[in-house]
Amino acid sequence: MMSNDIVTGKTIGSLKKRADFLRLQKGGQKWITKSFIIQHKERASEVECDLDIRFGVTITKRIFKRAVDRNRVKRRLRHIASDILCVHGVSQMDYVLIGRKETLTRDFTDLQKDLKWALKRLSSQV
RNA sequence: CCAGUCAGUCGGAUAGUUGCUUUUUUAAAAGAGGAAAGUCUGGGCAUCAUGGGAAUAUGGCGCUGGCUAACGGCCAGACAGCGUGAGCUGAUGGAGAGUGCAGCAGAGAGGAGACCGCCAUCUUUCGAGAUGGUAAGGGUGAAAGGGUGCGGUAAGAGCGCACCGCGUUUCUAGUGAUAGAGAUGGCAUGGUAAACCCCGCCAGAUGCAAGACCAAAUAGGAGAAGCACAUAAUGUAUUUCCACAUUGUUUCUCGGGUAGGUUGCUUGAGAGGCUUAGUAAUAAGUCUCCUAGAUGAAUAGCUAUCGACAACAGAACCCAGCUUAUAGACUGACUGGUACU
Repeated sequence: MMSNDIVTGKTIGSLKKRADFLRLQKGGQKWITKSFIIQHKERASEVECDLDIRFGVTITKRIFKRAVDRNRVKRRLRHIASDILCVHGVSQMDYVLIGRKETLTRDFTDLQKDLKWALKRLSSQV
């Protein structure tokens, strides 16, 4: 269980169930950047969870054929998510990041910028 | 110095900082590979099936000896082929059990055959023809029923002899594959088994999403207790009444096993050093060490220096191998060539 309450006080954790991912895929709002695709939705009220924010990472085998690439993309997305979501994320929200081809090659600072911008656009939509 | 062969090692390093997983002493320690890959073999482990044995079918393996838990693996050797050489390559049992296959060419393709030839006799229009013998030479073909030489003959021929090859057999060396030597036969026995097949050996099926445990929910089930005011049915031999049981309903318990959770899950045919045995693979003894265990899934981001554009590539139950991918760096032994001493 990941935690980073030194910086913000918000707790952050990962999505565990396949059902959660499907729920976001169906009803969640989506924003596409060059680096990745982000989906978010408010958590269902009946779910009992201590965490403020939850997120997951999806990497398809179709885009990244080799296991080395898949792992690398997963790590990069997970890293920026834990850095930025706990500052800029909204409480009681679930997020899903989906990897694209550019995620592997793009600069790390650009990835961070993209995520911040995407979060801003999503919150303005709500 | 150049070219090459074999064996082995490594697979970016150091420091800082932010963060992740596991363990426990809550602060430390440990944290992807030589192939983690392909899932191709052999095992462990688990469940299911199975009285024991043999045969058949199907599939696999196939020179000899050794090693190993086992193998289709490894080591050593034999034989054959390739290379100037160090060395490399080889599914390498059986074609005297049987069946099959071989286009075209060619006279003839497996107990064969005579197109051009060669020789003898006869005929002759002197061009040649007929009959017979023969297989040295030519021609065809991937392959022509042993090879070379001498004798022999009308011409020839294993027809005879010598050497080589082949078959049979004896002796010697070796655990053996096999090798060497002698005797003898006198050419008969061509290729293909990665064609069917024969012989010998091996194999029950499914894979950790195996399996085990805890356990909301739901379907159907078992037991106990309560309720039955009223109504109906069946049973307790028969009729009436009463009572009881079942069918009803409620609650609880058992059982069940879904979602979910825990476990299997990493101390093992383990790694390293030394000694002994062995050419070696390996074995025995002894000392030291504990070295990922996640489960939407941990190894990353940034900075600096060196290096350099640095490959192939990411554990998912575990071992022993095989196969495939791999930039580059290094070590040792050896071979061939060139130059110098």
